[in-house]
Amino acid sequence: MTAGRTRRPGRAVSMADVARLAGVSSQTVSRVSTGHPGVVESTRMQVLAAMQELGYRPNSAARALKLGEFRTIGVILFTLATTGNSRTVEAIAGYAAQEGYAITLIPVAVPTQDGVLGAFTRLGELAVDGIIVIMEVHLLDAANLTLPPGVQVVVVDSDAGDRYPVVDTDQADGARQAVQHLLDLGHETVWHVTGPAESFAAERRTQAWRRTLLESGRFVPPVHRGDWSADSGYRAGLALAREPRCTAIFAANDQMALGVLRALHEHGRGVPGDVSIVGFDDIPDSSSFIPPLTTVRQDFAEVGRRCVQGLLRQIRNEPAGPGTVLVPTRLVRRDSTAPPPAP
Amino acid sequence: MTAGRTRRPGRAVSMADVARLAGVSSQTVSRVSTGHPGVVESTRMQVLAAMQELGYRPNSAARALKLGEFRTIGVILFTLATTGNSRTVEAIAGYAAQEGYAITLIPVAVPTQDGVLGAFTRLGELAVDGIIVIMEVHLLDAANLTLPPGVQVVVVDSDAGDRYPVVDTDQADGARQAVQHLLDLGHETVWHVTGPAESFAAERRTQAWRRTLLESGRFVPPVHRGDWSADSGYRAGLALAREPRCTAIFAANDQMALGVLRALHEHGRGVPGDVSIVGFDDIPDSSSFIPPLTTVRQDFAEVGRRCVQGLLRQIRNEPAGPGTVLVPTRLVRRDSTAPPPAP
DNA sequence: CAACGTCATGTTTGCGTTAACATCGCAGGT
DNA sequence: ACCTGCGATGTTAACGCAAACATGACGTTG
Repeated sequence: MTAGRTRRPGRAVSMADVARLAGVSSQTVSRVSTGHPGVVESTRMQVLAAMQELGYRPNSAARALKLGEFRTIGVILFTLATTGNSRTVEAIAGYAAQEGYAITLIPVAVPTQDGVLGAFTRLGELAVDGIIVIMEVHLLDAANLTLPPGVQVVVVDSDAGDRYPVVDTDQADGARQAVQHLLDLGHETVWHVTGPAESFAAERRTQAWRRTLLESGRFVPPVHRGDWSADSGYRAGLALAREPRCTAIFAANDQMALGVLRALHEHGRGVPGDVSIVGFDDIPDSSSFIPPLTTVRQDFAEVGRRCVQGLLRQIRNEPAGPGTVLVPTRLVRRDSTAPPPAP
Repeated sequence: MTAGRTRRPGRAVSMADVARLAGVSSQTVSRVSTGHPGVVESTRMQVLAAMQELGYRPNSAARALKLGEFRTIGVILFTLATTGNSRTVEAIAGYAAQEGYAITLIPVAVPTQDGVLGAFTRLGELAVDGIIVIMEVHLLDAANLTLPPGVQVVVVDSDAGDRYPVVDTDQADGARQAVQHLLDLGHETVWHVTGPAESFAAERRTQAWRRTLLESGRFVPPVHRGDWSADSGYRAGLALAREPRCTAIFAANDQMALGVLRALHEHGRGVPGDVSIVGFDDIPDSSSFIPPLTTVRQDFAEVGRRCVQGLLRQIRNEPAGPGTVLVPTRLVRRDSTAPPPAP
């Protein structure tokens, strides 16, 4: 074993070590460390110098134990691979950091009930003051899971608004805007490529799509189901390309819209000349699709901010019962939509 | 204020509470909790029942304090918005979980030296046994940062292999494969859209591109610089589309390739008829580009796995000095490359 | 000039856990 | 019957920190 900078056989530098070197009590070191007042400048400098020399860094486990709070938020999700999730997590981490909270990531490998339960058990033992769940909360219920007492929860992508606070994009209004935009352009009706069945976001977008059509008295075409991936959108697009009545498509996310675009292109159906298409998310790439995609912009940063805000309110025991916060969306018009071709 | 399930005024359930209810000592509760042997089955059941009834969950701060380890890995990065980062982080989280480690995410808002320093200071105070840095480590050096002793580090996207262990995709070989593929198809030379200057990955891809051309005695065209985004690729593509000699392009990532694709399409330059293009990353969407993109596949999962492996080795004080692990890449041939047009 | 207040600093204590050691009871050998 | 040994369980102490309280050295004021 090398002697150099391997971990000391004993423990790391503690306040007592610093105190000894600086010639003060460890309480004074604590005061300097936490920035508490009542330490005269000269003493403070000595302590700081001693900290520097020894390479002291506070032991947050001890601090957490003493204070009874971890200043950490757990985030439980299935995957970071979707744009929405990774951007929401990034926003959560940013706002949490602003508030002095760290983020612990708990990805659930498989979206089964067991998987969720396992992660939650781990989270229960983990050093977190609260949890943000980015998925359909009914997967939790199905495992008849009792949340550990003392741990607060905020949920994204779920309709559990009566039981936990929920923060989410206003899926329904976004979908309505997309469909209405296509109807306003003069299309007879709008076809739809939805997301996976277990996604509540996909479910709500589809519901709003159907309702908007029905309210205008339009024909409701059969739904094509994808799994959020561009490949699944391509497969749906293949079917849609063969549908002569189809002049307008609402894809439940931009990636599936990309696949649809390719399928239409390969079948010689021009966009937006023959077929118009609207996506959902406004991922950065969508403005470089061929053609640039008209889509519904989600404000992931705002979703993240509201999550953290809501959770911290709970952690601090401020009044905020269950309820749902909806973050508005906005239709971004680009070049993938136009009036239908003359018959 | 609701009375229901708000946090108790006192503290959470502790081992002492469980011990009292079960009629045993708290040490026995500890033994049950940690699965240590030497507890007779009947006692174990009683303790388990008491835990259940009180909703006991171990306090990991106390455990960490006692044990001197947090079983947590910190991940410091600029953003989750790039495919590479989010997929690497996801892989890291997965493998870490397998080893019983949690992941704490530390995003650095702005890639300045101050930003990095701030995050690292926070990390120093954070409950982590080791850190994975996903960015160019020289940004750390510039802030003349001394790593806190006792905290182990592994780095991604950096050439600091002489000072810290580095795990990375074999950028150079990937770029070489891309360029060689285009040369093999008969192209005179290969034009290049690079990434941002501060990215070491971009730098290495560009170096390998240049070296491969020079080794074949080809003309080295001027470099077009992007920032990884599709929009920046589009701008580069606009310039490239006006370049009549340009028949082959190597874009440093798939998103910029997407932008180039659109620029070429808008200028009536066919892909791969007139111009061939190769990307880098193999993001899931790239198989749905128009046309599906030939690209260099990175194995992000493997990068994540090696990071965790290397870091845990260090944490456990197993022999593993500084050094670089290169994860191989593979060229994925799709429809965006072909021989150059006849002159 | 004595009593008191104020401010800097020190001492004590306990947060929840687990390692190390102590104890207790019982089975088996003499 | 008595000791031995072992397996199950209990007791003690310490991890590092910060709140609460204690001390002590001043300066101020009636």
